[in-house]
Amino acid sequence: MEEILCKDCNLKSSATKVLNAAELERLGSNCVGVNFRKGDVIFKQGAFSSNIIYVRSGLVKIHMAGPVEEQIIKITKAPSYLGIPTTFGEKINQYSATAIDNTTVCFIDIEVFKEFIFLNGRFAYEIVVELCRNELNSFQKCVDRTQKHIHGRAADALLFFSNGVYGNDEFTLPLSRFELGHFVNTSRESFCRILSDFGKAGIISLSGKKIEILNRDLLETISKNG
Amino acid sequence: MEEILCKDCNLKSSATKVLNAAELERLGSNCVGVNFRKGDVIFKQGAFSSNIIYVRSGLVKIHMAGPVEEQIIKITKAPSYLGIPTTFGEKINQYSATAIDNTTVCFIDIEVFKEFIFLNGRFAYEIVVELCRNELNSFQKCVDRTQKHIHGRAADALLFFSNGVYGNDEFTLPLSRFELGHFVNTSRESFCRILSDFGKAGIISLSGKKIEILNRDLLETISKNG
DNA sequence: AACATTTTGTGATATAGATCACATTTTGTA
DNA sequence: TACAAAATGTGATCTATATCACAAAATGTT
Repeated sequence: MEEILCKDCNLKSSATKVLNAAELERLGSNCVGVNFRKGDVIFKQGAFSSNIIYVRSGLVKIHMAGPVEEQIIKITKAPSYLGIPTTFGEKINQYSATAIDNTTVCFIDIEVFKEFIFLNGRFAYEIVVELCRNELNSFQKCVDRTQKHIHGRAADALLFFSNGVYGNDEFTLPLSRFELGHFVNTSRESFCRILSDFGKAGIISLSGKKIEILNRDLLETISKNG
Repeated sequence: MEEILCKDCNLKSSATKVLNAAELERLGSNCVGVNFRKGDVIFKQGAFSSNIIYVRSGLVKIHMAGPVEEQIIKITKAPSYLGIPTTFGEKINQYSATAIDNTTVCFIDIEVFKEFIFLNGRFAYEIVVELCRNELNSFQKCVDRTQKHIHGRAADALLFFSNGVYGNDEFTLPLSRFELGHFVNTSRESFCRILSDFGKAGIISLSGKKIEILNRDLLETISKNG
């Protein structure tokens, strides 16, 4: 990738926005930018973690081997940090991260990151806020995953891509049906069926991975009650 | 409760252990200790959150209204912080906390807590580490909850109480069958049945809420494969 | 102690969604 | 362009677990 110095980066996280010139300089010399293409593994569960990863642009899935099968825990759009928990909490990655679209990522040396937390309270605060948001989201998501029926969970997923990722009623799904199944805790087959159902009901139109939401109200109702 | 000054508290969190005398003094004057009895609500989902809560001693359940029913997200033993995410991430509690055993709690003014994060890097670091651990645990737990069969989840719960809470093969369940069901995403009836099954198989002996684990190996196998 | 209330155990039944099975379509590649 | 491999759609079963229903036990209350 073309080298961009951290101080000139126009895709700073809310935490790095708070760093002063000297700190940005230090960050710049302990931070490597890398491009990943759709499908590339960014880091792998079980490997040693020695970096904090900042997703500057792109889309990433966080996935984890469960007792039965691989599960997609969440999908994260830039900008966001990855692997803070896995790096601070454990020496070894507790989950994997894979690009599901072209993605630019900065590997930040953990020691420098720690240094900023120790020395720059505003930075530390921003990190704490991000971690808190994540925790709330994961609670919410877990409850939805275990209580909603498939139709509701599938509706959630479609609304997530539409609102949370692409900001559009029309978009191209970044995952296969198989992965989509694992994203909402179902089988590939069931997810296919739901998409058909939604298609037949006129809630979406779909051809291959291209989807358009035609009846958002109904989709939201299904998300709530389903 | 008998007033204990923070500086004399022998149940400090790893974060507060890092505070200096002046900071402990400041904490002491912005921190209220309260006793809760089994069943008492500590804070409620939907209410304003203006305090960080430190559980000095006791046992607490974190629960949340799902789309269908109330769910117990996790059970937390002292020492630990509650409501950091709910306080930093949102103005309003995203979940409830209820004592499930006699519990002592310190309400800490959020502004003072923020101040420590801003001014004491070591404190901030300890908080970040705690939040990271929580996030990893909740990922793991969510995957287990959605992939394991009931028997596995029930085994998990029993092992959690035995290892994680009481440190003993024999203990008294702190929850009703109904609540235990909600802790492992099943119905009361199913949880009852599992307990009977385990009893018949000689894995546990139970009378009322008293449980003894007789065959830990088998229970662990069920936890893994179930 | 006697009664009302809540909690618990367990059989019978219903069902959401998994799994199996196979045809069809799409994608990548020689 | 043609062929192999992968992804997708959909019907037919199968099954884990929820739900219903009711009896028994435990707990709290006057």
